[in-house]
Amino acid sequence: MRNAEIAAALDELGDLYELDGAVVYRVVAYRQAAQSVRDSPRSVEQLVRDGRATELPNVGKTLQEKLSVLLETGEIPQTVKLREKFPGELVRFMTIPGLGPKTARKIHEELGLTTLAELREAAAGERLRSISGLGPKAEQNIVAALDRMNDEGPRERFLLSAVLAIGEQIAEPLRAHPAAHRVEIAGSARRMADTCKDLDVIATADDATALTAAFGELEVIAEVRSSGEAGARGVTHNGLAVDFRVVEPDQFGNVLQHLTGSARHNVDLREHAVRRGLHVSEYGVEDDESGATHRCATEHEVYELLGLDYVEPELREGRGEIRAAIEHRLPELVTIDDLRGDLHCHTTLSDGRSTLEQMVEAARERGYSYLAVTDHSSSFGFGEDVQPADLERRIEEVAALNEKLKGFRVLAGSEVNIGTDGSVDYDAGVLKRLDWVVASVHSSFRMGRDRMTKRVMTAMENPLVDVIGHPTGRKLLRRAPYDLDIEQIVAKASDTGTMIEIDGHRVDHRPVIILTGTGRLADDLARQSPRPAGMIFVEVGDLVALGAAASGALATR
DNA sequence: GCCGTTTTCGGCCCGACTGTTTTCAGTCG
Repeated sequence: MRNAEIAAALDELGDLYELDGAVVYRVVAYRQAAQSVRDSPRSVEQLVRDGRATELPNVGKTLQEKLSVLLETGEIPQTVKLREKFPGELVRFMTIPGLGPKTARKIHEELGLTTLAELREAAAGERLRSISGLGPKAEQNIVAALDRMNDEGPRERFLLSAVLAIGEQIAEPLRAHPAAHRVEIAGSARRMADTCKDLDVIATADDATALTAAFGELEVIAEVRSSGEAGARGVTHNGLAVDFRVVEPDQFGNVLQHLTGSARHNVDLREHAVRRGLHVSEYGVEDDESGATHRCATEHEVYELLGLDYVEPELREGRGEIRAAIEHRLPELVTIDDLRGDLHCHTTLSDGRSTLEQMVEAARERGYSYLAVTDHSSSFGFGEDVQPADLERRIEEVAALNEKLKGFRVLAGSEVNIGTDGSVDYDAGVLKRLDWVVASVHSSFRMGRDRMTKRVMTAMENPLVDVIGHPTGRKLLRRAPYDLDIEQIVAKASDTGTMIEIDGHRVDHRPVIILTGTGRLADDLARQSPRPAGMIFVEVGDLVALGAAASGALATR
């Protein structure tokens, strides 16, 4: 069973327990355990079989046993039992905004409803108001929510790149406004989450009303849905909801911390605070002993008051970063300034939009010291294939260009296709003449986990392949990753010295993920042989993997 | 159901909003 399936089983049982009226802490425990499983870079099935699932955060003896039964029999007995008690779509009642477990259960017990269609009918027929606590308004909301769910499907999310671009179109003009002091993006966009459902912007100002009005008049804001003295909620032309708030300067740090989240991070942070006799809210940090509330102008003050190292927003996902902050072992994030070059780009030779010279010029402008040009190969298709003779010419162009360039190196490369049998689509003779070979899967995505894993591993065994391109094939919001065993791929990478690409364009992995200790890009890839030890790029979207990588566990595997 | 520089048992964030109530339970972020 894949981690995602095990996590789904835990989530389902958590939902059922919630309906059954279990104490919320038990329900929360199941959700946290599900998240831990989902986040784990290791095979949870294997951990369970080894009796070591308790090594995962929020998984204890009870869940180790339940998961063990799940793997043996395909079911958790409690789940089967509760499904009978709460049949049909009862669990889905709780997905309707405003409907929680208590109300859903009451509706089931008093009216015997089990499907969403029955629920809608009862609400439209004004039969829900017979239940105490429900009235006309609730009936209206339920009908509206169900109709919306039918029309629109699940809530739309937006790519981080789109949200950040919109964020700048909001923050920049507001920063220039005479009434503004600080304007910052908060929320999931500030955490660099790969997709966001809305955007939070907070500000300090001399005149909150004036700045709020200016927000409503921005070109990107299509409509203001609600507005007050110190903030407004608007929607952009492409449907992104934007919350804008103006706050007091001496609370800016508290509010920025609160709104940046994540929810899980804030819960962990506040639990840590309570253990120290402190209470954290968006308004300040209250001290039990003195009764005083400390207001913080900066986030650094918030974390310092709690005895924590400053946690970068990218790490605030509730994956163990509070503990790491206590123990002074938070990772150091790589920044744009750390990047020395780019090892995957396309030009007009295949499907790129710029010429070789333009790409090199752009790379130099960014302060890079190298660039590998890796156009598609001979079987790419779409009329953009690069036949061996074309590639030969490209190699000569690159050599000529390098003659002229000082302090910069262009690497002649290619992005070759990995065939279903793991072979690549240029002869060894051609590949040998290249400085840099990226091998990627571009076809037959649905061949299944075992065959796909074998296919990619076969390509990794090819000594002429330097790196596997976009190893999961995922396109955020557009295409699910193809099924392959990333753990085996990473282990293979260690054996063969093949690198694994971190693709910030299609985003196989979170873009902000590496830390010191895993080895950075070498200063000069021209001196790439022998490759520096530890220069393995691993899929690390979470602190568990980061921690392991920092201690060398992954780098030496 | 998890977990421990207060605890192996008894805790487990914080505040706002909504709709239904006559003072608050349930839900949400």
